[in-house]
Amino acid sequence: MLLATWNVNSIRARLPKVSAWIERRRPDVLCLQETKCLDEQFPRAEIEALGYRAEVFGQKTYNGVAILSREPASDVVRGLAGMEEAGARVLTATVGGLRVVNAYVVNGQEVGHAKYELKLRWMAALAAHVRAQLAAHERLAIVGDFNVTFDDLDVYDPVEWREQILCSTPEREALGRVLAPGLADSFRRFTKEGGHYTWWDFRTRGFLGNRGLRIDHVLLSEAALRDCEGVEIDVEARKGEAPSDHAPVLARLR
DNA sequence: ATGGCTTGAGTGTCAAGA
Repeated sequence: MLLATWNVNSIRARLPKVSAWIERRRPDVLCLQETKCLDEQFPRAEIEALGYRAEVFGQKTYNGVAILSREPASDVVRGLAGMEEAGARVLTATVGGLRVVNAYVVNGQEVGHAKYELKLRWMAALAAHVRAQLAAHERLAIVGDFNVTFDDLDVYDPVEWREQILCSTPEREALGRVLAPGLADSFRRFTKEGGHYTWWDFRTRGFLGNRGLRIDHVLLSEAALRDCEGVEIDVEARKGEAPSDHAPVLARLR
């Protein structure tokens, strides 16, 4: 099974890019973040024409998540309990014997901002959701845009980013608590060196100099990790005409 | 130090992203 996650920064603006990428990689499960549309605006027909089902949880203008899959998804749960005011950011479903939590973590804007405090509370709620899912599903994947780096290896310029948003110690500790119940950062099981990122700033043309951050992750339970053969960041998808600012991350499971 | 760029909303210009 090929499991992928991608912050597409608007599914409607990105549909040509996403369609071409699906045809090239043919993932079994593709979790999308920042779809930025109401469920009735989601380009369902185009996705179904590629041979995929779509579970969607969106809202107007902002946020929005979706799980595309070749096999039907079951036991779908929309949202994160108690965090409804933060928008449409979590979609949980079972596909092919794998329980998948697709998450778009609150950005937080700036350390100390009210949205930063919301981010930390929101991540605590995600950690509770993950614990509950793990209690019921041995094969579990938590994927998505976490808007947090694990450590300075995930940062192109750790001095510039020191204790800044996406890199602060409280955010990293909150991410650690999402991992705590026996999950692992699957990418780091296969790639030990730095310089591998999933997001590059449009404004500074960060992709040109690989000035990026690794903030999109595939977290796997022990049972899922045993079946994981490799994890890849597809930087090709960040190139070309009108890309998203994020690249997809793909994990291959037996 | 600030803005750089992109999208959605909606038609002038802001909010939000990370």
